[in-house]
Amino acid sequence: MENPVKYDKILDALEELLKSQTIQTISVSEIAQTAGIGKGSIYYYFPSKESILEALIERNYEKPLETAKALAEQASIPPFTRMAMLFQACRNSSMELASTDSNKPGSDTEGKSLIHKKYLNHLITALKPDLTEIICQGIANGEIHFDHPAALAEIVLIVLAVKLDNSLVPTTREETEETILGLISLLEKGTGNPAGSLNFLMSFSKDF
Amino acid sequence: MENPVKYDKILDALEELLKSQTIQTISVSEIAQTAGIGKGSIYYYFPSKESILEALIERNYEKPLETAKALAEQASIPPFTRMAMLFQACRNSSMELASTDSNKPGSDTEGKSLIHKKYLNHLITALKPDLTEIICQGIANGEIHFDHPAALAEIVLIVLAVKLDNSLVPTTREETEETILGLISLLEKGTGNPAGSLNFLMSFSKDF
DNA sequence: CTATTTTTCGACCGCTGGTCGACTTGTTAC
DNA sequence: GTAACAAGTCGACCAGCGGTCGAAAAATAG
Repeated sequence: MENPVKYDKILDALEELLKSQTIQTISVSEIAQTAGIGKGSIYYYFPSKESILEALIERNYEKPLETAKALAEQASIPPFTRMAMLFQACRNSSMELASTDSNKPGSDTEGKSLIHKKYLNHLITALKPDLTEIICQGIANGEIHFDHPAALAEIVLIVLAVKLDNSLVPTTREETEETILGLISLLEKGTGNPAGSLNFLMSFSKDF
Repeated sequence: MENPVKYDKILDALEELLKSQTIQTISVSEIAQTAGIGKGSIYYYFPSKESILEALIERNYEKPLETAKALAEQASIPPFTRMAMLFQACRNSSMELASTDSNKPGSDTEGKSLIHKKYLNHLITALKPDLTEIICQGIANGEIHFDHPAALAEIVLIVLAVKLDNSLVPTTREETEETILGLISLLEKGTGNPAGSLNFLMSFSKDF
């Protein structure tokens, strides 16, 4: 049976608590209390504390990304437009769980590294096939000149994912912008496109 | 005073235990027992369990990287040679602590993500200034044509670090080779170098 | 030697993630 | 109705955790 209402209540509770704490400092009793249920019931729905976190990550990352991918998969739309849609999807789904705002310096060292790793991993593996396909379409159209579409997709995704999640390699907004600018320039020169044609990638770092 | 022998014994003990366990499953008592000292003494040398791990990471990653950097800093050597030396340094210092061999599937989910994150972070921030300087030298020499040396350095380091640490985005050896090949091709076209001139980067994926 | 500081140690503390059996609630059968 | 059984709830309880502490031991000083 497994009442889905309580199941989601537990996830909601953890999500709420994660806004001001790390997974290490949150106890199962605290989750239970916040969810308004007994601690024992937690283990009726989840086998372990970590599994709660994994379910929450699933709920917050997997689903929005899937729907965004569906949008980007419509082959009728031109490649660069689809690419922009895909990137916007990353942007929207990115890191609302693992935001590092207002934490004491050094306090999150271990706390959210699992979330960040899972996110990075998921983002890249989930979007690589789609971006590859988009690039292949661009190659077929003659808009992109490059011999390694899958590699290009992965490179772009890796750099974007790492820079989006700026806890992995923390930098200032200016540095992030400079890196994205460099990536754009590298891509333009590498794929035989005129300078400025890939500027839509810049939309990322705008509100960073 | 802080007897450095005991200090290192503790680090040795943790290093030994990490070969068959994750940081979560290792208890401070276990470290003390393995090191052959009392548990209380641990806290005479380290303020917390996490700080032991950090010191171990420091000992294994920071030092070899520093010496390698010193090598690469000799400005008399031509840029591409220095670049190769720098990359070989990454290769050597990479991931001996966080190797994922022979672990039960799914068992390392949380265990080593902190080590991986710290390594990625450290590798990129430590080497970026050096690689940037090398690229600038290449630009001055006319061997590299690119407008964003720092960005280029960061992009290359991010992609290499993520692919070297293949736990972040696990891929097969073939996929890794393909991605590196694509990066080389992108760099050659992006920096105005003939195809094949950057093949020394390939030495990375050889024994992967 | 004594006096003082540095180092070692394990009992101890609050608390953790997780277990367990008692308990309540819901469902079905008659 | 109610008896029987399953599904769901719960908090006391457990072993073990990271970390503290003061007493003891070892080293150093005068």
